[in-house]
Amino acid sequence: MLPARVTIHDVARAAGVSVATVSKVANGRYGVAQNTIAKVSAVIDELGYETSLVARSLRSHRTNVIGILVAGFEPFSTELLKGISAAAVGSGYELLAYAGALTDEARVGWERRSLSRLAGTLVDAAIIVTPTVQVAGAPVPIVAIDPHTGLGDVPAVDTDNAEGARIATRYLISLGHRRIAHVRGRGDLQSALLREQGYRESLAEAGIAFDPDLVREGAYWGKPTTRAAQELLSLPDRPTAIFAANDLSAVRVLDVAREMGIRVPEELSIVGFDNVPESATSTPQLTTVAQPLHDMGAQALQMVVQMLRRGELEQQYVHLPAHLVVRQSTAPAPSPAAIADAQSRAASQAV
Amino acid sequence: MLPARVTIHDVARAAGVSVATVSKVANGRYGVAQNTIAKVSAVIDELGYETSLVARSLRSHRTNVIGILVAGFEPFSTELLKGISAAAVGSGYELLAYAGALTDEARVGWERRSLSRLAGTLVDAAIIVTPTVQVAGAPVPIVAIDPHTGLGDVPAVDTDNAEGARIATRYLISLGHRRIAHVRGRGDLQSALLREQGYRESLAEAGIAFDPDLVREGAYWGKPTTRAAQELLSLPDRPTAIFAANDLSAVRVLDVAREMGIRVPEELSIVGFDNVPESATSTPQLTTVAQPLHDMGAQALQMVVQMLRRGELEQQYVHLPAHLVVRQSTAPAPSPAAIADAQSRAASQAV
DNA sequence: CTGTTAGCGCATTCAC
DNA sequence: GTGAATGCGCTAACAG
Repeated sequence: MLPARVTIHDVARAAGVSVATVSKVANGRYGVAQNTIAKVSAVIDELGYETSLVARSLRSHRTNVIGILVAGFEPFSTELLKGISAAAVGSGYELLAYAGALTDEARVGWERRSLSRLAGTLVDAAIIVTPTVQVAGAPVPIVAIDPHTGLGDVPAVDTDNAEGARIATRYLISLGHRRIAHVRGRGDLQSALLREQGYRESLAEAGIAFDPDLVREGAYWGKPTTRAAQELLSLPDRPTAIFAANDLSAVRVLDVAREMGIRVPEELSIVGFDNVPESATSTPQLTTVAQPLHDMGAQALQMVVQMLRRGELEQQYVHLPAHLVVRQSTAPAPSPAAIADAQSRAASQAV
Repeated sequence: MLPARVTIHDVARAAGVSVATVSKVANGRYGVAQNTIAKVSAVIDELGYETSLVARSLRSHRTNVIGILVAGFEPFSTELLKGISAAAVGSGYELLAYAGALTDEARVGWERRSLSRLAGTLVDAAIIVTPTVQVAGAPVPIVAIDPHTGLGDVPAVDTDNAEGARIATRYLISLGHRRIAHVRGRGDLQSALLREQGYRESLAEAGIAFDPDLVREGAYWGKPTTRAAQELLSLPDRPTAIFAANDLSAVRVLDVAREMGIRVPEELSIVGFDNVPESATSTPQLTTVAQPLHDMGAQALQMVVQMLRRGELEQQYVHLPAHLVVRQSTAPAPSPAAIADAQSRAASQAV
């Protein structure tokens, strides 16, 4: 049988005082005799009493905990968590991360839902990770990380997505690639648009004509990306490089290439985006555009704490730079002869 | 100014009904007229009302959320989180991860403290990550992952630490190493003891005398590990391989070796433990003993859900196997001649 | 069918 | 210094 939780009443009864007195000593308030304090403290220790976060927050509307609202715990959000956690040490605040999009009904609108459920009661402030809808009018200070709706009226921190994409594409061009495909992210998300835009700009910059056939939607995750990669790699005039909108899809492209017998990076170069630690665990290791995820998390935490302490924020919007991390999934473009050779080999195999 | 949270009262007033009715509609209870449902639902949508997790849990003692109690968000706990999160999709439960050891006073005893604060009200059950104290007598079902106190009376899932250490050490021996050092984990933790034990057993197995001078405490983290590595690598008869108790310390050893100008893996082989994704991002990539962290998380979630549903658990204790992941930080032991040469080079440099 | 009543565990007045 | 009363937002039991 599960033992019941020890409440303030249990402590009061055991110590022979009223619940109000227990509350005072538990919270270090004035107006209690030394003797009483000692007695009650002893009982608290003995019974292992801790105030319930729930009851306390309902009453006092202050908990000293900062909420982090995520859809689920995956490589991207957990990297942010690491940065937030490191920055929170010694801040006096505790952290509560809530995954609110795990059930089917909650897949859309989880941001608002989670916020309503937690804010104003459980958490003093919130950091929302990758919200896909506008979340204005919260009852507590909030900061968004990588808001997918673009800048709204909530303070936010994000990475320069367009510049990151430009860097990736320029790098591929510098390697001699000309047929560079793009597996883009979810079309309804700002970051996906910006990354595609950066890709196009770099192409234009280098005087390479944009070929709509080389852009497919991968929606940032496995299933659609697999399809996109298969289509791209089955093209008669197959691309020699693919810039994927994030690491997750880049790794998928890698898998598809392997299944199709296409060697990376010899026959195909691949660049991802995000630089989650997993991007280094693939074979070959992924070349990718790094978002400073830990820094982004730390920044968000500092902003939220500043709002909590000062009520105001110096800078509403923090835009961090991206940079390229070159690993092993990229190489100089194969020569036209090599391409023709590979194609004919593939064709003969297919027969 | 922050807008106030919209409560059930606001909805009731706006819809012209009692709060009880709103509660019924919001929770889909029977006994409300169609008309009323429609009207109240409309107001709920319009106002964007969501029941407060806090208030609801205080009243009904059931929230449909499972708590995950961690000290902080770092590579180890977040890997577990990923596994738990993936397993929770479609389970009908939401996840709340609480980092309770971020402030200084809470560094010790955070498990019990967090549990008291959340359990019995906020969460229906809890998964505790790496508790360092016994946590019996909780008011809700709990499962421990990697309990550092050894098996108590709480259900748990962990990895075969001793066997993992044996595998790592045997591998180094098979590479020809004879002077194999060990940077052990926190001496008060079960896992550290078991890993050292496995290390010693493999040594004995191969007929290699145990040298107490080759074992130093790294306590699983950076600072002490740096010292331990410096001492080990300054030994007159320096080890040719180091088995570190976890990846974090293994990477530290790598850093120290680099600073001291010792080449890895040519002059020194290093093996870690855990296989957190970060272990693949080091240069060279770390050879390590993999704990199936995602599986462990998923298992723990399933156990907790089973307890919630059935009240009972089939298997109180799940012990998962470890396996070796060979990457680039290990190589055959250098020949005695090579060692002598390197030592003399170093000596002449020091002068 | 709907509203009223009574707590859930706690912190905060305000009397005593 | 201390205790009894009150209410935080909500749901369950009951009364109307």
